[in-house]
Amino acid sequence: MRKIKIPAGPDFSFGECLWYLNRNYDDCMHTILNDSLYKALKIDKKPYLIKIWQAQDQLEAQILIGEYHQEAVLFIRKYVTGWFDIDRNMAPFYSLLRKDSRLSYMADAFAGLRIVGIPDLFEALCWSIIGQQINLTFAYKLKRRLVEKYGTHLELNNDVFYIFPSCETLAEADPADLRNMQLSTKKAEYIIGVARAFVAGTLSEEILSALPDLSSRQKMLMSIKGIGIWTANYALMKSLKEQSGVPYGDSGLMQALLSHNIISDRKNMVSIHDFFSGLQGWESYMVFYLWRSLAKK
DNA sequence: CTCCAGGGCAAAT
DNA sequence: ATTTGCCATGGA
Repeated sequence: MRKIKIPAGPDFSFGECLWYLNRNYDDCMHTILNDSLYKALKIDKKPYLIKIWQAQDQLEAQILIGEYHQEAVLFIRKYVTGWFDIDRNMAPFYSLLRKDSRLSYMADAFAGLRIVGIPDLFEALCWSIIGQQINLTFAYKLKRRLVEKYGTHLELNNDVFYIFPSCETLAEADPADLRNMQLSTKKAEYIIGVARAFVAGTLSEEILSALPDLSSRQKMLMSIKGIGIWTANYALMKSLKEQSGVPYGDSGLMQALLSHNIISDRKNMVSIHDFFSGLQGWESYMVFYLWRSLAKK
């Protein structure tokens, strides 16, 4: 089986990214075994299973299930590069971190960590809705139930690799079934509503990325029930690699800002804005690194 | 037991 | 125009 080479520049650590993916939650959307990452996904509507690992200064990938051809190779290279934001030049960010004594440790402790994305916009939106206002352990449990019932999967050597449900499937889902999975009535409505917007073609990655700026993208997303400013920014950061969206009000972010002595009061928006105004273009990275700092060891 | 988690909506001030 | 109540559940 041929290997697919994925070049990675300086300040990239696959290990840090894997650590993040594997931190302490049960995420059914990927599998990590022996420092290799396994991911099931669709390429041109056909299911693929790929394996990704680090080989010296680059990544390598292999198609374990699915037909090897040039289009698939290009897709995978682009997919992985986007997933781990590999092409980002991190030097300016580390230079910003090092200017702040409260944050400089991150440039070493988390060196090479990139924003680990959720490449598919629909999945990113569903996940951010699921994650609203509940603990992450429970959120991952809900996602697993949703994916096991409505998603598809591949099997290899007794392992199961899930693919997130399509918008078509979730658009037709019975709200009562989602409720039985212990999603709240509202979250069930929101997810089905988002799925229907995708099916209807009123929302898509193409439509969103064609908009001129962040605020117009936020507005378009927030016109959908269940998507507020937090969800919009989170999904834009994870799927479209938006660099300046700060999920204001995020409880984890607030906790990290407090513990780093950057703010002294959760509702003091002025001090939060002041902090991020010195990080223009790197707001999303700052948020991601602050989230990273919350994880234990 | 209470409080609050990587929020948002609708009703009530 | 802001504030409050509510949702669902599990862990602290």
